[in-house]
Order: sequence, then C-alpha cells, then structure tokens
Amino acid sequence: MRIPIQINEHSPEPLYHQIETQLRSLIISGQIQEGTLLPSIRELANSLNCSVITIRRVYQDLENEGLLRTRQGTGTFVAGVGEQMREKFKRDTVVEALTTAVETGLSLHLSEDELKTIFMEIVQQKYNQPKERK
Amino acid sequence: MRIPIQINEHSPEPLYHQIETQLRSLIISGQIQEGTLLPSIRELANSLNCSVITIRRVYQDLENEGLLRTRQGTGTFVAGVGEQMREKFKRDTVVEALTTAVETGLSLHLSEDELKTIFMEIVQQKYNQPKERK
Amino acid sequence: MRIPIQINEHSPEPLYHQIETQLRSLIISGQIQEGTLLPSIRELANSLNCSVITIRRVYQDLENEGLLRTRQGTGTFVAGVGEQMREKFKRDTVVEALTTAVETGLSLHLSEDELKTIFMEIVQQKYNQPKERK
Amino acid sequence: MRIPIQINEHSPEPLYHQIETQLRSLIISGQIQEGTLLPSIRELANSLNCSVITIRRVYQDLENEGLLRTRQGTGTFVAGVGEQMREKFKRDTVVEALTTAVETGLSLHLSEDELKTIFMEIVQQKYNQPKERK
DNA sequence: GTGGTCTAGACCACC
DNA sequence: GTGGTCTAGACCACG
Repeated sequence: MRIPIQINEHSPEPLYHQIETQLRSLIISGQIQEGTLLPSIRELANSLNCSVITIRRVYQDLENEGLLRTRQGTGTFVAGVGEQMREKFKRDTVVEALTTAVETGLSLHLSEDELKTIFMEIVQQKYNQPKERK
Repeated sequence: MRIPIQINEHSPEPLYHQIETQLRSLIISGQIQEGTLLPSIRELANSLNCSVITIRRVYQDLENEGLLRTRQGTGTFVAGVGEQMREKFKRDTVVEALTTAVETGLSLHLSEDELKTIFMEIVQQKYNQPKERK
Repeated sequence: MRIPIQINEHSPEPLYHQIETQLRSLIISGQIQEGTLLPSIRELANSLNCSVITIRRVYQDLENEGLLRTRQGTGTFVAGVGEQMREKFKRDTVVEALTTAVETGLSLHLSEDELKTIFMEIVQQKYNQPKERK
Repeated sequence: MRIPIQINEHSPEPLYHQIETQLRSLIISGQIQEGTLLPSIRELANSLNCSVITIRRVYQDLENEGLLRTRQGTGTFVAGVGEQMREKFKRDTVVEALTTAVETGLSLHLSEDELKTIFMEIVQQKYNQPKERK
C-alpha cells in the first residue's frame, strides 16, 4: 500500500504535523478505506525518508483520535469513521481554515467584496487544475 | 501612542509571533501611519506584560522586513512603505491565507459549491459582527 | 565539521556580527558546501567561548538571509544558493566595500592616480602574504 | 559659514560618527581653512536638525584630535594642520579603507584580477561623476 | 531617556 | 541529542 504524502523540507511546520495532517485527510475523506492495513512504521519512515520516531508519533496521535487501530504483531489499520462523523470532521476542518483566512482579511481592513473576489479567483484556479506536479 | 495589541496567553503560538503579526497588520493596513514613533521597547514590554527582549525581537524582525526603522537613542519609527507595496503586501497575505484554506477543502474532496457556501456564511458572520467579545 | 572562525575580543564590532560576517563569507565563497550540517548551536558556542544565544542569533540571521536552513530537532544546514546568486552576492559585497573606499579617497581630494597607486600596493601586499600571523 | 554635511537617516552609522567623519575630511583636505570660525553648537545642531548633544560630542572629539580649538566665549576654530600631517592623515585614512575592501575580496576568494577590474570600474565611474545629487 | 549587545539559565517541542 | 521561546538582568552607546 503506497501512501501519497508529500513532505515539504523547507516548511517551518514540524515533520510529524505535515504527515499527520495529510494522513488524517486521506482517512477522513475516504481515500484510504476502513480496514486498510497501513505500512509498518519502518516502511513508512523509509519511504518518507524520515525518522521512525516521527512516524510512531503520527500513528499514535491518530490512534488517540480514533482514526487508527493497532493490533499487536499484526500492524496498524484504518478504523471506521461513521458517515456522520466524517461529514462533521470535514466541515469543521474547512470552517477553521476559512475562518482564519477571513479574519486575516478583516484585520487588514480588506473590504468584503475584495475578499470575495480574491477567494473566487483562487477557487476557480485550484478547482480547474486539481493535481499539482513538481 | 497606544498600540492595540491583544495577547492570548494560552495559544501555542509564540508570544513574539502574536505581537509581530498584529503589529504588522496595523502597519500595512495603515492603522498606524508612516513616521509614527512607536512606544519604547521598555514601555511596550511593560504594557504587554512581557520581557523587553521579546519586544526587542518583534521590533527587530519588523525592521528586517523593512516595516520599521530604529535609531539608537531616539526610538523606533514606522517606516514608509509605498502605497503600492502596501497593497501588494495586503493582497499577498490574504491570497496566502485563502489558498491554504481552499487547498484544505480540495484535499478533503469538498465540492466547489460546498466550499463557496461555507465561505459565504463565514464572511457574512464575520463582517457583520466585526468586534469579538470575550 | 570544524568551522574556522576567528574572534577578536577587543574589536568594537559586536561578537555576533564578527561571526556572521565570517560564516557568510565561508558560505558564499563556497568554502562550506551546500547541504553541510553545521555544528549545533551549543557546540559552536562552546568552541567559540560565547553564549548559546549569540550563536543562535547568528544562525537565525543567516537563515533569514536564505543562507542557512534549520530544522528543529535535526540541526542547521547550509542552504543551496545557486551559483549565479553566489556570484552576485560576492560581487555585490566587494563592490560595496570598494565603493566606500573610493568615496573616502574622493572626499579627501585624493587624485585618481594616487588612489590607484595605493590600491595596487595594498593588493600586492595582501595577495602575496595571504595568511596573517599574530 | 555653511558646512556641507549630509546626514543619512537610514544608515545604521551613529549620527555623531557620520558628522565627525565628514567634518574631519573637510578640515584635513583643506576645504575648511585653518582659523575658520565654525558655527556655534546650537546653529549647527539646528541646521543639521539634530541634538546639541550630538554636535557637542563632535566638536569635543575633534578638539581632542587636535583638529579644532575652542575659545571660551568666542567659539570654535579650525586648528592648524601641518602639511606633513595632512598628507599622512589622508594617506592613512585611505589606506585603511582600501585595506578593508581588499581583505573583503580576499575572504571571498576573489582573484587578484577580478578585484582590480572591479576597482577600476568604480574609480572610473566615481571620478567622472564626482558630485552626487539627491 | 532611547536602543544594542551579551550573559546565564530555564523550559518546551522535535527527531 | 537537536533547535525554539522566554525570562531577568547587566552593561554599553547614542541623543
């Protein structure tokens, strides 16, 4: 099972956090299905070229959130996410991100219309060129 | 000159970063005008209840960004950033914040319409109740 | 990795600035290669007999200039500056230093020839006895 | 007597030092002649738009160097600079400035020829457009 | 009074 | 182990 996670070396965001965020998205959005066996800590650490400590932390954090289940000697599986929970999770995450952005606009005294215009441009662009390549 | 800055003790965001962000906003949004003499580092440290060094760092970082100008023995001033640059600065900041939010939506497989709807709700709410209360 | 930096205790030039200048030179002249892991701030502070904070500042300033890259928990690396940029950097630095010197000559009403003669003497001397001894 | 001194607000160089350097040059190069009565501390402070304390320091430092003489109740005069001393002074000043520049080149591993070429370009330019205008 | 530098030492987050 | 933040407090230089 290959997990499509991108690491940004130059970001100040901690490694474990980048990975957690992306893996969480993959699970909640259903791109990795319930019951899937994830790669072992070592495998993933290897393929992402980072420390096992970092991956262990990621798995553990997500297990604490109830998104993963670990079975001794067997491996780590994707736990079930109820449809309702999934929707709430998605919505909450997006609301938070958008709220931050809107507050930024507010604090800079941007008008409502300017903010909307810029938003529409970005949506337009991102949703028509969905896959980025390096 | 009183500087309206709010510190959130419980935020994981570093103190100096909270102050920097707010002061930067005040300057590039024009709420503090070019040439204004800011409070001395000791004064501001006192009124924000933090260490002199923290304020020193804030002033220095913003000076490195070209937003402040300081003269030993005299004080710290708001530097002149051209109107054009100010606009660019504002736009860049907002574009970055919105892009992050939109990408979050994309990664969660949210539809364009859902994202727009949520955005409009937030804008509606934030722009009609601009002052937060605790 | 040992970093050849000399500190002059008696110079009025601030410690952090002496170190910054020398480390910057080492990097942009290519004497320390891209990707090199620098000593930890504690190590360098120890070997230069100065405070951790002073070294921290040096590393941070150079990171802001784009010459270093640091990752919490991992260490501080020499960032990749393109060959082109490196050359520009070198040239700019030297041009600035020479311009200052020439302007000094001008303000003292030195003739063009006198200035050139003195310059040639100094170059002759410095480039044939490159290593200073104490 | 008007003293042609330019202050650079944006330079990190201390005010008193900028003024001292320029006044010293004017005296040593003979542009202000021996015996000339300089403006009073207040006058000069006024015309340069800086503090009297700053000017007092300048006059005092230059008096300590033997370039000025103060007579109670009369004012501050330019002291005599012997021809020999003047030449030595000029040469020393220029040698110091050029040495710094050459050492910068050396530390960046610039070749002798590169350094010479850049120097010649700068001299060419500066000596043919001697008066800067703002 | 102002800012500029440097110190020792603490505690936290990350790998 | 690494770097990141914050503290208190000292001393100097500038205006």
